[in-house]
Amino acid sequence: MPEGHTVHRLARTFAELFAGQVLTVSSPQGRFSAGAALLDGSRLVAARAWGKQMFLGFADPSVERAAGTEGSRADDDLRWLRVHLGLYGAWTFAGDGSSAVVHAIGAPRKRIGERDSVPARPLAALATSDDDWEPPAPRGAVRVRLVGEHAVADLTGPTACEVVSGDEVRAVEARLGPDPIREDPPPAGGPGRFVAAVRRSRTSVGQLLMNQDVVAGVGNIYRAEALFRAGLDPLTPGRDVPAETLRAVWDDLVVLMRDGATTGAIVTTRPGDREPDVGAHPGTPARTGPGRPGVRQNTDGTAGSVPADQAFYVYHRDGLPCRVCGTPVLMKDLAGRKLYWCPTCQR
DNA sequence: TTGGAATGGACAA
DNA sequence: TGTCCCTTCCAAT
Repeated sequence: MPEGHTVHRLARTFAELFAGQVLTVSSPQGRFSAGAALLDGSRLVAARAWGKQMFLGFADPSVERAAGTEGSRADDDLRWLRVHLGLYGAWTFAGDGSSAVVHAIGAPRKRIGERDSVPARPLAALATSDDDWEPPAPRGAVRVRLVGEHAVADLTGPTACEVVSGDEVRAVEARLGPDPIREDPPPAGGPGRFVAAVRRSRTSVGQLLMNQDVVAGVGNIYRAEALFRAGLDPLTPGRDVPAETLRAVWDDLVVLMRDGATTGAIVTTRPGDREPDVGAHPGTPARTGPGRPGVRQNTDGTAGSVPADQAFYVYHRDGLPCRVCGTPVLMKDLAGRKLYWCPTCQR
């Protein structure tokens, strides 16, 4: 999936495209018809993320009339759409060209009509003016479609998609560990909670980093890359990792993940550790040859200039030489997910 | 045409 | 720990 940086980026995109607008909500696929009916015709007033969970807050029209004012809405006055993309969920956006909408955010695959270079104003050519813009027909199994004044958002393949109350939103958030991207760490303290949670467990630190109750938003790429950058053996029991090392991992995650949320792509390699001219000369094979397809990144096509095959130290690089020491990168299954690490740099 | 694989997690045992 | 679910894409038939 879409790790936490993607979900935060999504929440920002929803705020930019739809905040304050009355939305038409439907379920072209039909599996979310009841939930869509609850939200249809209400106003989007909040969009936020915690880890990999996204919450869109809708003002109930009747409550809105009773309250009378635009401001001072408590979470409990809203109906919330909770979405978790899971492994292959994705949002696809299209607009009338009045804003440079992000084309697709979610699972790392090509989306409807996506090209290698995404036009700055997707689908603008389809509209002759803002007034007669019509959303394109949904493609594929679209669970939810949100239509606003100038844009449409389609959701496919989510693990979770449901309408919940403010109470339920708080319950989900309370269960999650601290999120390195959030500027408002929970009262218990972000880094402190993370360090304590790891150090009271015998489970391997590699497994703990993927536990959303320990730290929210980290997925398989950030797990592998953060451990490499810390020089930490993923199989070390949590309780054996020095607190200062964990604090450094946290600080690194803050930088990496906030950068990812801004650019839309995960890049963890330092410039000096990349190969400057791979593929630049005819006959020079790219690192991602036949049988090793390139890792597609979540991106709107404009983020960063680092090629996908230069973005990581160890993720998806098993068998290739470590960028730092040349030792072949290892891979093994750990609790059902693939773990990548360099046995020389990480010990 | 088919069948793994994919940046995830809920649930049962 | 294992099984199942959600959907799409691309390499291998």
